[in-house]
Amino acid sequence: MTKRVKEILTLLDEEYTTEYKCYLNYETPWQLLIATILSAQCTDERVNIVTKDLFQKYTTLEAFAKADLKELERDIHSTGFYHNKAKNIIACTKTLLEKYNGQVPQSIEELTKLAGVGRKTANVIRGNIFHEPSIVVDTHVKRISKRLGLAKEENPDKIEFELMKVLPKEHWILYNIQIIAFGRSICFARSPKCKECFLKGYCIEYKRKQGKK
DNA sequence: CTCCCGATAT
DNA sequence: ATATCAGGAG
Repeated sequence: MTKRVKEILTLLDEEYTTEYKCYLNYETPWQLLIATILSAQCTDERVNIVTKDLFQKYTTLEAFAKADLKELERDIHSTGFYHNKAKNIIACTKTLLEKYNGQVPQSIEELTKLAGVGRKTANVIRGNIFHEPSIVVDTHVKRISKRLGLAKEENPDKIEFELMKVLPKEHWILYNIQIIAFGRSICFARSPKCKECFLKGYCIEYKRKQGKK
């Protein structure tokens, strides 16, 4: 690990001292899987509002697998993209029951074969359920990793591999949590609060903007 | 590269 | 009324 990366990680650790915790509420592995499918293009807060009722109504994997499509669409409506998500949840839970004995698989390959599960969702499962070092590249991680010069690619899958090369494994899971906190409070997509940013000294974007003045 | 979509802030 | 939020599939 380079000195630069080490300093960035140290500053993140100092700023975000809280225990590692997933922002999505869940009790079982399959609940996290469904919550994460719902979280596509939707805030975690919104997903938690929906899953609070959803997991009380559908208490088992079987209940989701044989859910009525239209009814499930209504139940998850406020998370957006509800046609796709409802269809995916039913297909996904059916696969879980038919092929995996009701268990959530562990490998990226198997996870990403599930309906509605891409690399981001698969890595959320691997990190939280199986405690496998994995880097979740969501919109915050993508934007901020680029600004910090830790990644250059556009494709999230490629960024994941760039980050795997540059970040030590012990930080992989935590990195996503810290970056999300950072992205939601300081490093916004449009108008980041650079003046009060504790990482501006490491920011490519900030230097570029300074150079223009 | 396009389509899928609602909620909240401004 | 419009901008912003924030992944996966075909």
